[in-house]
Amino acid sequence: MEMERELLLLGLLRQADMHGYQLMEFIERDLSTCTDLKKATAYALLEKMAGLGWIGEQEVREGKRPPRRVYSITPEGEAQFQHLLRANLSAYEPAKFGEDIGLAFADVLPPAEARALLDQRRARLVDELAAARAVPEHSGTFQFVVQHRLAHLECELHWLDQVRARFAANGGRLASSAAPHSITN
Amino acid sequence: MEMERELLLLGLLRQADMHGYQLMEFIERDLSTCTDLKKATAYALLEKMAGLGWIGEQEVREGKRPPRRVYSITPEGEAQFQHLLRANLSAYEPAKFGEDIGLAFADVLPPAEARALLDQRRARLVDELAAARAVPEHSGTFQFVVQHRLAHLECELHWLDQVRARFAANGGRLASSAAPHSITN
DNA sequence: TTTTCCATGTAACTCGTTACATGATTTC
DNA sequence: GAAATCATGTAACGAGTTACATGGAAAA
Repeated sequence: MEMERELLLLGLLRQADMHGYQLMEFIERDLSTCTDLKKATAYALLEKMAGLGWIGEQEVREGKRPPRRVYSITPEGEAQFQHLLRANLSAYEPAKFGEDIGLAFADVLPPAEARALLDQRRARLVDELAAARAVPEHSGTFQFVVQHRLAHLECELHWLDQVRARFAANGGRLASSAAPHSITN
Repeated sequence: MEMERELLLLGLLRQADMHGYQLMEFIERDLSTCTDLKKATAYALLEKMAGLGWIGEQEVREGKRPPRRVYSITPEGEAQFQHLLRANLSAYEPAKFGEDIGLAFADVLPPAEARALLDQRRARLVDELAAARAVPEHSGTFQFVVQHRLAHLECELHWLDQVRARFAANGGRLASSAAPHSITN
């Protein structure tokens, strides 16, 4: 994930010189859905990239405040950005769904209970969806981030509803599909 | 992610006593798509869970081989499994897409090049999809893992094609949708 | 005046991976 | 007899997080 983070910071610094706090403000406000970069990590990364010569740092002090370190991208940083961007766009890293592990064992629970638990999962998903829909429009290609999230969450909801239907609340046994063998609980 | 891994190991040990190597064989063969547990991690986790009393270990030696540590779930382990299972089923952790960061900056490239890079991404996605379709059927609720992967990958492909269409190879400029403002490159 | 915000950083820690070590056993 | 496989582990490392420290400025 380190490459993505570097790409992100370089990309933002390409648009405007900024100090760490500014960068993190933007990231936490507008990009919290696609990255979970934390302050400590960002500061460390900026320091490292400055050491590598990808970005230059300039101390700016106003009055007696602690000085702010304003970073600006260098030609080497720009080259690196271009490289990281191409690598990122052409790559595809299949996502892992840790929640599926529970699903694999869901048949040890009474179907009604499994169903109730999945209802809770669904409620959370719906919250996420509502939050995603509430995000204001972004400029240019930034909107892809929001749109992807939306498309994905809608897909997830659809799939989850299919799964929930398999644990039908009536009767209390798994619906068709699975061959009728040894599931009695 | 640690909870998922514990859940996974406990769930498998619930079905049958096994030693570490056996567990990892199954996980790598059948569950590589939804978890990336590695051997060293698994051995450490098993040791830890044995220490907590969730699983019991029994040394089994055949001839002069290095002895195998066969684990079996204990009543405390079973309780823990039930707890982890419920927590897992009711939770929803929204996925993060690191690849979207590149997309957010894709407008710095000539559209034709962006398109070409996304074509590579698409090829990889298609490979994943083919692999997912080739997986043989699983028993019971284990098939959910495969089905989720399939649903997700199909959704991804559809979305990626939408994005690719925005970087139309003809002309060489972004297509409609975004308000016509200041995008000249 | 106390709290919150701005702004940067450090130290300890967790989690997980990589790469290696070991040694017997089966396969080519 | 060399190579792959079975089976377990260790040590070093990497990336990232948490929690904290600092200190002035603005807001309540």
